[in-house]
Amino acid sequence: MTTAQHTSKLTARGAATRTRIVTATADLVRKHGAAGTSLDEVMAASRTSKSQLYHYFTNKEDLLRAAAWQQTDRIMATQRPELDQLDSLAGLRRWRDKFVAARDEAQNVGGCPLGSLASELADGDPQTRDVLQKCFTAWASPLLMGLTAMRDQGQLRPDADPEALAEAIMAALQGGLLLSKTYRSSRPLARALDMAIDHVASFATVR
Amino acid sequence: MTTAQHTSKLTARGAATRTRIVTATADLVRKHGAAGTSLDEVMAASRTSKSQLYHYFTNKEDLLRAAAWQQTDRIMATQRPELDQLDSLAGLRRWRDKFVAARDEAQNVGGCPLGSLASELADGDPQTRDVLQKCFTAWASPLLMGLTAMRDQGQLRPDADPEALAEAIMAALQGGLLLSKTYRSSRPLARALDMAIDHVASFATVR
DNA sequence: CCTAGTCTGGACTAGTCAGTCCAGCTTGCG
DNA sequence: CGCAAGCTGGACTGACTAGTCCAGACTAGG
Repeated sequence: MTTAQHTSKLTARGAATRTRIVTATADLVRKHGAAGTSLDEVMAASRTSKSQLYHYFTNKEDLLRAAAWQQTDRIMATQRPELDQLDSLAGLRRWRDKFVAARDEAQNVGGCPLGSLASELADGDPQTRDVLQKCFTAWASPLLMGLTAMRDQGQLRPDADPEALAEAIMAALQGGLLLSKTYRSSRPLARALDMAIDHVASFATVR
Repeated sequence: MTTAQHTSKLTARGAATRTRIVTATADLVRKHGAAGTSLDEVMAASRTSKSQLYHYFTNKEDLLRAAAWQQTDRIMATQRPELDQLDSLAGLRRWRDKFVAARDEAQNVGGCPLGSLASELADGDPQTRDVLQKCFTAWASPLLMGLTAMRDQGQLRPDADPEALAEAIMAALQGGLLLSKTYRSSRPLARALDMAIDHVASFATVR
C-alpha cells in the first residue's frame, strides 16, 4: 500500500499531505487517464507544490502506482457488502445488479478506473505491471473466496476450478466495462456478467 | 473509411502519402497508445512533414480516427479465414485457438489495439466514440453472422440471441486481452474465450 | 529549548507538444 | 503549353511537460 521508500518517517501532517496527493491523482486519472493527467493538475487539485510531490514520490510512475492501489481500495469499499457475499449464485447476481446499476448511475461514462490504468500502463515498466497484477488479484480475491466456498460446500461440482472461474468473471467484467463505456450503455456489461454467472451456474450441483 | 473532407480530390501520390501516414500512426499507436504517440514520431515514421499531416487530417483526433479504422481492417484481415467460419462450435474453437496462439507469439505484449484505443478515447469527443462503436460492430459482425446462421440452421435453440451472444463474446475477448496483457500470459484470454464458447454451447440443440 | 530531520513554496530548466504559416514544388487537365 | 489545384518542406509559435534545486518553515525527540 505504501511506496517502498516511505514506509517509515511520516509525520501526521506528512501522511495527510501524501494522502491528499494520492487521492487527487486517483480522481484525475479516473477522469482523464494517466497520460492525460499532469503533475501541475495534481498540484492544483491537492493544494501542494512540486517539491511535495517529489518529496513523497520518486517520479510520476511512482505516484501512479500509489493511485492504482488507492483506486483498488476504493472499488472494493464501494462494492461492500456485496463483495463479501459472493458464496452463492444469488450473491453473485446481487453483485452483478449493483454493478450494473452503478454504471447506469454514472451514465456509463468512464470505464473501470483500474482497467483504464492497466490498459495504459501494463506495457510499461515491470514494477508498475507488478502493482497492477496485485491490484487485480486483490479485487478478484473475494470472488475467488466465494467460489471456493461454493465448491467446498457442495454448491458447485468438485471439477469446478474457482481460480479459472474468477479469472473469467474478471475478464467479462473488464471487457463489459470497456464496451459499455464505448457504447455508453450498460447493456454489454450486463450481458457479459450474465454470461459469466451462467457459466458458474453450469457447474452447480442443483439445477 | 475516409475522413469526411477527403473523400474526393486525391491524386495517386496523395493517396499513397495518406496511407503511409495512417499506417505509421496505427503502428505507433499500437505500441505506445494514442497519448503516447506524437505527431513528430508519425512524421518520422511515415517520412512526411507537418504540412502533410494537416493537409490530410484536420487534427490529431481526426488522424486517430483514421488509424482506428485501419486497425480494424488489419485485425479482420489477420483473422481470415477463421473469421468467416464462425458458424459452428468447431469454427468458434478454431478462431479461439488462433487468437490465443497469436497472443503467445506476441509474448502477450500489447493488448487489443482497438481495445486500447477505445479505453483511451471513448470518453472523449462523440465523433471519435462513434467511430470506435462502428469499429467494434464491424469486428463483431462475422461473429453475429455465424451465430445467426447457427440458430437458423437449428444448431442453436430458437431462444438463443445471436446479438447478445456476440456482444458477450466480444466482452470476454476484450477483458481477456486486457488481463493477458497485464499478467503477460495468454491464460486469462484462453479462460475467458473458453467460457464464452461454453456459453454458446449451452444453447446448442445437440449435446 | 535546540537541533536534526521532515516538510513546504516556488522559481527554474530543458525538452516536447499540437498546431500555424508560407513559399515553392508537382500534377491533372484544358 | 499553362495554370489552377493538389501536394510538400520546414521554420516558427506558444503552451505545457516532468523533473531539479534551494531557501526557509515546521515539528518531534532529546
